[in-house]
Amino acid sequence: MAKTDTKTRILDTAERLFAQKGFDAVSLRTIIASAKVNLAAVHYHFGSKQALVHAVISRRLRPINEERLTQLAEIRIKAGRRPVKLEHVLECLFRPLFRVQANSKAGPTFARLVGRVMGERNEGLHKFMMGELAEVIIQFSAAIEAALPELPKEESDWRSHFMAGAMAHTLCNADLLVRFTGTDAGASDYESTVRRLIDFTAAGFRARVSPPPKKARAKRKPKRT
Amino acid sequence: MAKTDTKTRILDTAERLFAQKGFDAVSLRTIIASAKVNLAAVHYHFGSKQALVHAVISRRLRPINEERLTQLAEIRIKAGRRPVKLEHVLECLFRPLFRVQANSKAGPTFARLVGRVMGERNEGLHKFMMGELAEVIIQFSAAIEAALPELPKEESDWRSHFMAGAMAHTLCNADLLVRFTGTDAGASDYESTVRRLIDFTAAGFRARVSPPPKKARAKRKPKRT
DNA sequence: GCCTGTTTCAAACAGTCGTTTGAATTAAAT
DNA sequence: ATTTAATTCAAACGACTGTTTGAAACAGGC
Repeated sequence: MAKTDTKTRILDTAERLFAQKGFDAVSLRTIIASAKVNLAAVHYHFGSKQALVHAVISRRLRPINEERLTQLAEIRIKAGRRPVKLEHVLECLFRPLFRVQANSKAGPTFARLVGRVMGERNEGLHKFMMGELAEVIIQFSAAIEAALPELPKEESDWRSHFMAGAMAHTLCNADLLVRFTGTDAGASDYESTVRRLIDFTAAGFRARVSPPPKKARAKRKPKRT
Repeated sequence: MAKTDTKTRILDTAERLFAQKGFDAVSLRTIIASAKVNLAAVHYHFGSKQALVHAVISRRLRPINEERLTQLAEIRIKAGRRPVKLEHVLECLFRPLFRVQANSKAGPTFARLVGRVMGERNEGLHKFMMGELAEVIIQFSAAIEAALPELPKEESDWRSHFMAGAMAHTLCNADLLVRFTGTDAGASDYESTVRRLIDFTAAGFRARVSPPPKKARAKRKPKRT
């Protein structure tokens, strides 16, 4: 077969366009024009646009999540009785996702797409994404808490939230910073990005919890001459 | 005047709906139905939907940015010759923005909206936002670098990027975590959020820069029996 | 050959979108 | 009261959306 499968050509094209412009901003007609297939083919193979979106996401996200969980299980075994190291947990979480940025021949496409999902208000899409990520969230939340036994659970949740934001924003706007700082986006520089993200978030997780502010914090303490 | 100005009623309603569903997801007809004004009133007062979006944003963002710059200038003066403290810089950046979440009578609306903008791929909107934030970005980047003279500029840029992501995501999904962790979103609990965000990002900024990974990290060093 | 099931195709459907129009209404000024 | 400008209104415009339809093209088994 000279030309690739219609179904996969739709998936590939949709993935690329969704990553560039967003899910709602890309119409089915834009996709089918770029993929050179018929409009009805989308509904024949996927049923609806929503289903196509889900298919685009889960095609890549599922293997990524499996790898995440596998690697997490590995470092847990390797750690034995000792507590797992936070940086290793974060690496299991970030690396499999950021690596697709380097692997995808079409350039940074899918990873950005995942970053975009977290900002979507689509409700249905959000539910779907949470379903896909459920196990990952459970396992990694537990691992993070195990790595930071001193940190109150409430703080841990908030900081996971911050981490998710930093990660999503980095995925989504990967190009901006790379162009801005002049770092060459060459091939597998995702390594540096992952390292930087781990440095930042690991330190954030380990931050000392500052006490709640006094109702009126002492703006200027009595001058001590 | 019993009923408020048409122009402001459009602005208020659009702000609320945009924050809930996103800019593209909310049609002008949804807005005018909720605001009880005529459809053409939008174009009469603003010219286009794009212009309305800009008006909604800058109405609140402009005072916020002014306050940010004023407060930053203040702590710089107060610091005198000594370097400004990173936490104080971040506080100037976060607090004015997060406070509108508590002030707005319609609940957390605008702040979430700002968070949403950063995830938009709208191009035009992104340009507009960068214009509004230009001075803030310049001043605060400089302040952060001044507070962390040891940190290479490249790392500083990346970590500002992470910070922006954490902030945007927190603004955008403020409700999620509050509901999840059971923290009461009561009135001015934005204080706690700001404190947590400062703790996290300040530590992230101060993180030690770990060395770039060896090309092939020793997966399994020669077994030493 | 014919037949069966899968896949492609052009065309249309019903609906929504942002925007425009021109007349009707209100407010202000003379 | 009359004239002028500012504002509101219902109605329509053209373009685009996701989805459906029914016939055409194709496949492989017999």
